[in-house]
Amino acid sequence: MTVVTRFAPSPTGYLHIGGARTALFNWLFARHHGGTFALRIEDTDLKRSTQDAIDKIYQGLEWLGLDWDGAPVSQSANAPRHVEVAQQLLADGMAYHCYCTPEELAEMRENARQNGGSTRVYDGRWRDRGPSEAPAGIEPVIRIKMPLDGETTIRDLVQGEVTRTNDTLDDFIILRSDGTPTYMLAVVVDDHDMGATHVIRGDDHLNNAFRQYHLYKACGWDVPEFAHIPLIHGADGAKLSKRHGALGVEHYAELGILPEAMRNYLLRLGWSHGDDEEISTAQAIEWFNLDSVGRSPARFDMDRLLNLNAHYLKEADPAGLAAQVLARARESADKTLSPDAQARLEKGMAGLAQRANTIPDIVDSASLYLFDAPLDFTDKATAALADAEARERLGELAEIFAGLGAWTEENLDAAVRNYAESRDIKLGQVAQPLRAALTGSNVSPGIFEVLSVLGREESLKRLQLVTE
RNA sequence: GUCCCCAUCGUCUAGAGGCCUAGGACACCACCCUUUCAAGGUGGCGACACGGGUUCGAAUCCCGUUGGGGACGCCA
Repeated sequence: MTVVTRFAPSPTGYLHIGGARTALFNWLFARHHGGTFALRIEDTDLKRSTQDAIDKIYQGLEWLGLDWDGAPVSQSANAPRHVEVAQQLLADGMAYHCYCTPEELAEMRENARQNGGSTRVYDGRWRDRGPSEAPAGIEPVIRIKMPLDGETTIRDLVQGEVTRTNDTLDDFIILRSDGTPTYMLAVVVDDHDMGATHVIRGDDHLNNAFRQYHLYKACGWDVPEFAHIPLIHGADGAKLSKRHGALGVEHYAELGILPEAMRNYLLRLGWSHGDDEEISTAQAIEWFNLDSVGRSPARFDMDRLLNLNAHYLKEADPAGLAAQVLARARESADKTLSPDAQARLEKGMAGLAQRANTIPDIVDSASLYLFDAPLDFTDKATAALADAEARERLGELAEIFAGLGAWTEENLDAAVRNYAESRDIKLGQVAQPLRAALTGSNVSPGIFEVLSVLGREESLKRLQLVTE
């Protein structure tokens, strides 16, 4: 049997972090089994669905690198099919018309609350009434018949066996009075029609699985495998929501998080493979299974994401990073970039990336490469250059640099060390002023690397500006 | 309120009866390395929610308590 999984977000906002993880797990599971991963947009609530939100989902998935198979399915386009199934269920006696008004329903809800708070709200009052009793002027909904007694057991691939007595299940609506299908009907019909073999989704749908189970049965269809994965919680332990600042994945892209870091982070949230932490996507596809998905919810931890991002930043292609840094710098810079910026960035990227958690971190620290002299100086850099003796040494160093042979890190290193030795001072006493002069800061990559990346001409220019 | 789920360091987790004086990672602290800051290395702090069972033996199995979460729409 070929595995078919699906990710079915409702386009009411952006692709949030929880949805992204659900998508990732579905994608990983499908890829692991050589199956297909489908995308379905649950846009049956036309009032809340927007094209903008749909685009955000595509973009988010693309950014994450989760490619779906085939064209995305628009659930609203399947409405006629959903209606057809509802009518068939009606004809088969598995469903019935219900003429209750919203007021009656509200009353029943109130009643259920009073009398023990039962989960079963609708009392089934139209279940056995004939159409002849239908009140005039009321468009009925169609409700599905749930079993009245016994119990239902779902064999969930993550949660194990979960049993619920059927008296907690009420006859839910599958077709609204305006003739449109409800979510409950639409999911079941679409999943069946798409051939979904595994429904991997958030824990919050576990309760729905019981209702959907009986809908499958009523239709005479095979019930897919279910895997309800725990939700992601905020730092306070409650379901991640907007009030936690739960943001769309594009927000993390904006923050300078790498997609591979996000994938790794999301994967390890609720899934594990022994003590492995840094897991490549190829490795994840090879290892992923539902058995190793935990059953308890995990909290979102930005520190961990940042740490993973730092790791992937070090592994990233320097040229690619340089391009991103350059693009961001062009947007935010108030000065014109050096014509040599890109070349310097590519050469010095390893030194920069090693010190950063995010791409914006690099943009900040890269200003020494991005712009030509004259530099902006931090207070600490200015202080380091306040000493006349230090400036004098820089002047001497400049002369040495001017006469240096090949402009390499090794030669630079040797030259500066020799100089310090000849003056009987510590390397730091000359390296720090040198750093200040070259970078405008007291913090930077290794000073010989900086010298090397900057080149002789620019280095001398910067030294001249502080010594004259 | 009713139903369902969950419960190991602050956080993510390893652990599927003896390998556990509970391991790893993030964060934090210290030290080393060192031209700054990082990175890296070493070490430290730090958890089996509680109570009963079952068993020669329980973090692991069972029951209960407590705590947390989710679901109870003509939303998805």
